[in-house]
Amino acid sequence: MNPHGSEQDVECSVVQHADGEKSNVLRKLLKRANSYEDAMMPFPGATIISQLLKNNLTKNGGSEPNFQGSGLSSTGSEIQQEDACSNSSRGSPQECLSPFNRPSMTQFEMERLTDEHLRAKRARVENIIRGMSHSPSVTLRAGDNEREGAAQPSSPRENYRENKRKQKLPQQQQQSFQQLVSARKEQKHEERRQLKLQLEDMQKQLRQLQEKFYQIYDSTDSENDEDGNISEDSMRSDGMDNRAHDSVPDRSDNEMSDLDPGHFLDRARALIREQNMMAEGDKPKRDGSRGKSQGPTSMHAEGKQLAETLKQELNTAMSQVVDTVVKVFAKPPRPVPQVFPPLQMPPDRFAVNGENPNFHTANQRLQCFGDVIIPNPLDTFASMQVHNSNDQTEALPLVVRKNSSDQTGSLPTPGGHHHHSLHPSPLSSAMGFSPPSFRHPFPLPLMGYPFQSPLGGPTGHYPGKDRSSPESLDLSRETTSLRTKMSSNHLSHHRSMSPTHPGNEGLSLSLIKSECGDLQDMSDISPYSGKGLSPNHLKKAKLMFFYTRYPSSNMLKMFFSDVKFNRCITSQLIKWFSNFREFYYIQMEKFARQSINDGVTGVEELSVSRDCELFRALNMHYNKANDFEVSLRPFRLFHTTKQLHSPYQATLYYEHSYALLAKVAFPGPVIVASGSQEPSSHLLYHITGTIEEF
DNA sequence: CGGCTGCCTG
DNA sequence: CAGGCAGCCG
Repeated sequence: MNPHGSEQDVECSVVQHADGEKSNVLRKLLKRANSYEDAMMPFPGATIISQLLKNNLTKNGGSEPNFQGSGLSSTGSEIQQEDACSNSSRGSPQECLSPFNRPSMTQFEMERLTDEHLRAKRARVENIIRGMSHSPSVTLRAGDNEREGAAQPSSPRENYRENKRKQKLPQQQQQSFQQLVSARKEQKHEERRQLKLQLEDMQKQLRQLQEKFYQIYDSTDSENDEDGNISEDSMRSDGMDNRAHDSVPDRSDNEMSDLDPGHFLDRARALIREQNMMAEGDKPKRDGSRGKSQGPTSMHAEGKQLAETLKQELNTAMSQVVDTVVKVFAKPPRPVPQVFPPLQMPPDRFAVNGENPNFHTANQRLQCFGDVIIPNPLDTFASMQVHNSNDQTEALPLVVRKNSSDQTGSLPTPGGHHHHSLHPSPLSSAMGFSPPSFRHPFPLPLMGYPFQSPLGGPTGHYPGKDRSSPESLDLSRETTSLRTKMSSNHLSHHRSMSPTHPGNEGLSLSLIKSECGDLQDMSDISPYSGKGLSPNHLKKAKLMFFYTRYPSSNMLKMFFSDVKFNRCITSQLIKWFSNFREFYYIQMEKFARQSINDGVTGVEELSVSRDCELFRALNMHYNKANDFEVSLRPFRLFHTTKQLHSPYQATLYYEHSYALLAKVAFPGPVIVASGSQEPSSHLLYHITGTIEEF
């Protein structure tokens, strides 16, 4: 097909001004996309809004036979593609193409065919949405009322369902969760404060070192730089450099470094060292150049010595600081792999391809996933994307293929390349964790992060990085990093957990607690091993959900290697994911609707914060016990200029980009719809943070 | 037919 | 979250 043609088409419909016009355009787009959906319908539940809008449109007599093959909104298709592909993760990739293969159907036909279905669906969601009444932003606009009316169920049965749904609307936990949230906020603040102190300490030390350095050189003019800022800035910029280097896939590095915690630590330290060295080294160099004329030779000798000393000092200092920070942050009994350099970077589409030292653990994990997810053939593609990343992306379920051979082949399981690795993996044993437990998670956005410059946040920080990205536009304003607390299993055990989870006791915490305990005690004899699925497995699954919405049974087997799979277990797991999806999509739907009601017209205006319903809901559902800390950072939605030329397009896009949004809310690899129809045009996006392991 | 999904319900 | 059901697909 001709993606370009469609793009243009979309672009044409794009207008950026008058509200009336705006809504019209939006409607058009929506409608078109809608028709599209009707045709593909791969993803039920993705259309409510469009449906409503369509109804509205019809009422206004603004019917528009806008549905022609070439006129297909690339946006819509892409979006759909995302879902289609996701849905077909286990199926044939061709499904992704389906939309383009069926422009022959008339809108009418399609409407007729799916009308009922859609209505039911709509009604359902309507109810759900209606239940959001507590949300201040739910105020429906004039048009909404109309839509509501139009959306009325047409059959008694639907009506019935609707009522049922209505009743079910959960609202209870809202409160307690808020408390939780605030509690956590405080906690977070505390952590940040401490971190900040640590950083300041560090900076002080650095400053001292610098001074020493300068003294030795008797430098007089080197103070021009605000030395105080080095630690942070240099680190950051260094991170960029690293990123840049890493944009080149580094396979060897991706091999997970064998998951040796010690290794991680060492590496992390080494990195920090490097960074600091660079930070310190930079300025001196400049001075050196000045002094060169005076005595280059001696300078070199001295310089080397100095460098050595400096290195050592920095090394120790940094190590200490890092350790301290880590302690403060993770408080795990074994702060092993927790040491990670600034992790604060905006989702880097290339992060996946290139191992980024800065991401370390997180990245390792991701990497892992990336490998798992990206189908072999795509591997190459992925790397290609790096250069050709203009087109993009598509939310791919990690499970691209069912092909077990494929998977096993491309599955560099955390433990290495051995299939059972997952659990018996070195790390796991090293950590003293038993299979079903979350492996200790990852990297903390340690320093750096909390201090992200307010200006522009991550976005503005990496001038260098974006160069690799054809369009730095695919951005996202908020990224999330997630840090798990599971790592503090032991600790929590010994200490009291309460401080960490105030007011959370009632929930699954107890479960987790016991589970953790069990797991700890019987590292090898998981209470559930062999038997059914444990609560931990559930958690694992939930977490996993953020990486793959449609795990294949093979994948499940791999990630739940401690479970003896049988039909029952398998279907149970699958059922879980099904349930997850349901919930998840509903949340996305809500969010989308709410945002639109709030007047959001484009992705730029979208944001997911802790206060936002979406976040709360998701966190509630998938991270009830706050095993993982989800830190929100400014996020950016992914898109490319090709896909989104306007706010409307963006809106449309976003309307369907459930996955996208969720991925934004929660860390994990994200893939966005691609402009091309190539089934292979998928690219993993990394949002930051990840779980150490499942 | 088996496997899986979505949808609805409890 | 699980059970049931229907529909789709290989």
